Amino acid sequence: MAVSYCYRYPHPAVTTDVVVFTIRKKRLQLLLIRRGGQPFKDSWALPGGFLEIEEDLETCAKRELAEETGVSGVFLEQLYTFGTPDRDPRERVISVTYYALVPSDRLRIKASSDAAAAAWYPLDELPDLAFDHNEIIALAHQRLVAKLNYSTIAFQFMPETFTLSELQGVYEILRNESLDKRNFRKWILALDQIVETGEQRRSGSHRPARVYRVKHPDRVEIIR
Amino acid sequence: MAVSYCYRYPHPAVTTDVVVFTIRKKRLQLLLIRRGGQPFKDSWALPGGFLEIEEDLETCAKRELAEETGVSGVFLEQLYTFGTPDRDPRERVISVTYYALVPSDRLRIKASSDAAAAAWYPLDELPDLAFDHNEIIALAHQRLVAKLNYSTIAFQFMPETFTLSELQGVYEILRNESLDKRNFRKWILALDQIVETGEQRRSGSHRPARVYRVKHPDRVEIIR
DNA sequence: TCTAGTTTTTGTAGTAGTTACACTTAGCAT
DNA sequence: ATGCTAAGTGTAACTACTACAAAAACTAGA
Repeated sequence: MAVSYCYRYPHPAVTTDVVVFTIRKKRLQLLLIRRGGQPFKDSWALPGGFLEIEEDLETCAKRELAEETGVSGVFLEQLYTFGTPDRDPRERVISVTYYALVPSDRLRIKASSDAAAAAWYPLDELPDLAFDHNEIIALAHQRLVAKLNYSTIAFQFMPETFTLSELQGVYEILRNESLDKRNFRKWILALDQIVETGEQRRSGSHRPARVYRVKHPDRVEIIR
Repeated sequence: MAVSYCYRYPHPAVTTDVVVFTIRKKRLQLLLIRRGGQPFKDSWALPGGFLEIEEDLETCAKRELAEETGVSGVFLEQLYTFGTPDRDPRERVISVTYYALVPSDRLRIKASSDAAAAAWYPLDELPDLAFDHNEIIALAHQRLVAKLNYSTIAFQFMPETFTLSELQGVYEILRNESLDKRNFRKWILALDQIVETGEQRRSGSHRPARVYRVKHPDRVEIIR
């Protein structure tokens, strides 16, 4: 395995890194791994890793995510490509970054081979991360918040069925402000992107809530 | 110069490609070069080229653009990173793409060393391009049109001073529809992003027009 | 100098969309 | 039955956007 690959001109390495958001305990949280090797050994970092030579970029992102954290089958979108010359001390590394949204009910992490550990961290309690990963997260968060206003991206956080109050709660956490219940319902129903299942959900000593589901759970629609 | 650069694992090559838009002869046009070498020799393609090993991504995009077309000092923004395994027949190539907007008065092209020729093509009369460049352009155009609605990106097409009719013309070309003059003026002035210079422009046997300039020509503001 | 032709400049009324705001209903627990 | 809790619902004010036409300023030519 001491083969080496040679080129006429120097080539950078290419990696993918993924910012995985979820909503957990009423907070926006994201998935970090503890690095098992150098550099930044034992630091927290985004899941990600080197691109294989015949592998598509998005495939790489999904593979690394699954390998390091056990998370799969999520909404994934390319974010930005970071390539400052000194962002990795080993060699020149170009990182193509993605962000992903995971429904709150499907976040079984299994820490795995490549990473010493994987854990959820609230966005506002992040540790110092390896490389430029804090910067990557800042950009991902900015993009997520921007997309709230003109797409159905928030639905990606929802389980298969949910109540309007639960959905409103998600928007309130993401927007970090409380919303008027009547106006929220008028707005969200007018989008014509969710439908009643006909079922009800009882959860305490009060009136049961109607249950809804997303019409097209697999795609993010552009609204307005 | 038969040095070779060797790595323990295979590395892809990294390039940047730039989609340069301008408005010329009342049409949205973009800058293409004719390839001087293989593959796709003599095909038209986007300006761009290989990343140098200690060079920032955006620097690379600007350098290649200047070298191949003589265009410099323009608004440049990262678009997307393309990396399908077989997009280049020579080797695995990851292309970090940018798009740029050039004011209509500053589009002196000088074809140069690296490219056999450079020329403006109307967006709706593009030839078949090398690699996946038609796809890159489609995405860039989509992004440009989307940004019209929530940013001042269109100002990047304007010369230092201009009249409201000229500005409206640019929006009409980009949006491909005619706009109401009174509504356009109300809207554009309410943005508070352009100011009168106090001068007038006479250009024919009719009432002279007031001249305006952009308040912050160097940045693209997010509006609404 | 008067007239015709051309482009710039300006306002208002109607419509649609967004915001602010409070009480009734249904179920559970005592 | 009563009290507690969260779910569910309508209206009025305001704001933003759309549709639409006439007067003003200048030039060229009669």
